[in-house]
Amino acid sequence: MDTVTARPAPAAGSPAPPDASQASSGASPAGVARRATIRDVADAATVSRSTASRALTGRGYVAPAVRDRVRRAATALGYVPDAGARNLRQQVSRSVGVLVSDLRNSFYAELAAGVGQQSRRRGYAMMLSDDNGSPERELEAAEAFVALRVAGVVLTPLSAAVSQYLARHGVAVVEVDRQFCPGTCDAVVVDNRGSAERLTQGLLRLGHRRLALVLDETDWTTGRERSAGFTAAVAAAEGREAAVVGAGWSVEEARAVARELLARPDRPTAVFAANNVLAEGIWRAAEERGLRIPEDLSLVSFDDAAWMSMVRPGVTAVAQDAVALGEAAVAALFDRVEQPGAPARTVTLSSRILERGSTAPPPPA
Amino acid sequence: MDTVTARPAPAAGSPAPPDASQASSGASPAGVARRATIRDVADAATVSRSTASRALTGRGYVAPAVRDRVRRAATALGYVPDAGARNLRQQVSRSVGVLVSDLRNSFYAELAAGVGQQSRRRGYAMMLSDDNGSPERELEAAEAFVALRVAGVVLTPLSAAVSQYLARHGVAVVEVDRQFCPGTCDAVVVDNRGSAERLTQGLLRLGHRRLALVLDETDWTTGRERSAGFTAAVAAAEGREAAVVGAGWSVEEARAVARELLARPDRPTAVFAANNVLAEGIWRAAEERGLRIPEDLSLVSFDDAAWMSMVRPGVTAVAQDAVALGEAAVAALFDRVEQPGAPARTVTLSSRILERGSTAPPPPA
DNA sequence: CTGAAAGCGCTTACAG
DNA sequence: CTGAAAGCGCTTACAG
Repeated sequence: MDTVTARPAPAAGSPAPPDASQASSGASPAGVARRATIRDVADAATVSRSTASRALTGRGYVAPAVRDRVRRAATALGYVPDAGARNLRQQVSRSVGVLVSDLRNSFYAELAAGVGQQSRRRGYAMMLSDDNGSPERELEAAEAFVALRVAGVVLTPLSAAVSQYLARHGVAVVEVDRQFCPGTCDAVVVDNRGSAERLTQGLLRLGHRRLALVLDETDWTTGRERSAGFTAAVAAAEGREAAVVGAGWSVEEARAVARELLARPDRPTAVFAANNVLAEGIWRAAEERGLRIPEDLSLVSFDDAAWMSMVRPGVTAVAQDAVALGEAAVAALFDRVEQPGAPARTVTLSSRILERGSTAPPPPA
Repeated sequence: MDTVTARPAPAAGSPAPPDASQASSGASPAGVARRATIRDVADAATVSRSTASRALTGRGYVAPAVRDRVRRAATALGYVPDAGARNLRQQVSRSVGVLVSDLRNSFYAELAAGVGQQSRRRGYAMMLSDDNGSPERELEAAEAFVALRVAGVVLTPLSAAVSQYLARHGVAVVEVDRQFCPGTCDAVVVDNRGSAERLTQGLLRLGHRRLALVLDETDWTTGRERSAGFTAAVAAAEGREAAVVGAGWSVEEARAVARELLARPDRPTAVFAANNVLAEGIWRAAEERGLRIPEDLSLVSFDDAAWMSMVRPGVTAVAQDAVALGEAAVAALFDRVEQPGAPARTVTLSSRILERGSTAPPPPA
């Protein structure tokens, strides 16, 4: 008689099997069928909840015949275990958090795609937020991740604050793209300095003497390293002038800055855009002024984008494999979860330079 | 004496405040500090867990002085309530699931960005998956959402199966972009038929007599409606020939199909690409063959992409506001959660045609 | 081989 | 005004 213990009866007497064919009438027929719990499964199979749990998870012994009976009952009821309840009991998590700057930027979207792919492969769900460059939103998202008890977080950080916050709360953290906590957090980055240096050397070899680097920030490792690579390459050559120009975060801001830069009498003959957004702004400004690429102006970009292979000539760029970056970040995250005490690691991915025709010797003076 | 009931002692005697300054030594110093629970907060404030809960949630009465004491204790301990435990108890969910086809496609990435933005505004976290067009992955993701007990799911469906599965499990569903369950599920779409018709009429007015529509599928409302709009416009004119050509899902497949189409002696003088991926393939094939746009070939696209405003001439396109689509889907989702019994609704968003110069009268025969 | 009991971290009527 | 108790849906030693 234990199986008929009193409990609130479902609206229609007994819970309707969710996959019964009459379910086609919409989201909620009169009364909203309660979701099946393990208790419903146990009752249907006339076993205890303990046995039902053992049968369904496969942990602990249960007689084969009983196991089959329980599984059939679960299927018939459309039973899906509550992940939250399971995690609460087991004190483990099966989800990872991802926090990027802007999902509308293809770089971040691809990064998220890579993280999602690898997470799913390992049986983890992905929680995703973007912060639009706002530190407040970034922290809010981090708090949400802590509340959700994610196993770990992959993020493109805006400062050291959020990584530290997460680490303090016992959440594994991997910084991607840029790095604020070297030595403390794991990170996955590309070879910013080396790639920027090689890209710049290409311009120098063509004979450019007035070069400009347009970038959006120098507080992050991305800006600093790309700038360092550019500067080092220029310094190694002789008699070259190099300007480093700060632009904003949007295409329009970059366009305005480039418009001014390209209007100078001693305008640079080669411009290095520190990312795809800046490259777009510069490209548009050049076109607006009627400057031909590459005859009047050489343009290169750190970070590739779809349009760079469609305009004529295409734009020579450092191609970062953002999907691979996301995948590597997940790998690092799980390594960290398995080895919480291991020293922090920085993984550097190589990147390729795609020569496309947007560079040429400088125009005659 | 009640507050000192025996319980497993944390590694270091008393739980270290997570925001103590010595926390800088990394993710896990010797012993891994246990995460603070409401019990820790209650003990620190020498009140019961009930009172601590009331003080922190703001539900139910608690003396002002006590409330402050509890809140200070929570802050000092870096307490973040376990969302899973809270949801389990309250039987509510504070997250929404999003399931799109391919995060690397800017349309879906922007859609997800819109969903994330609106969800966060309402205090909900976003769980995100992509299925890469695979029905198996789509179902797996849906199962994960059910297990996670999300409040609702926004998805770009591959068939009717997953929406029905979710609805059966009591999860609110909103279909976006295309619609498989009209009358049963809510949906947010654009005016595919009308926009396609207007876009086609533009081509007809220029005098084109041989037109082609290149599309990837006709099983979805997107393909069907765009095709219907195209066909209706052509039929309304007189003495026009229209081909409807099926291409694959990738740029390369579209390029191969377009290569063949444009090599025909009676090649179309105007091509309508049913989405941005197809448009890219056609554009590349045209360039490869040395066909000038718009002198030799007029090209229009349903669905805008960044490159379409950068190539010369730009590509005339129907601009869908993917972010707005995602935002509207979240609005519909919450309406559904609040009114489970309301009749299913389809929201149609208007879309604009951006004239950019890729169309002209057909070349002389 | 199986079931009763305890407990994960919360919230919420209810008693005092 | 506050605390003890019950319970959300699970899993897991442990007793039999």
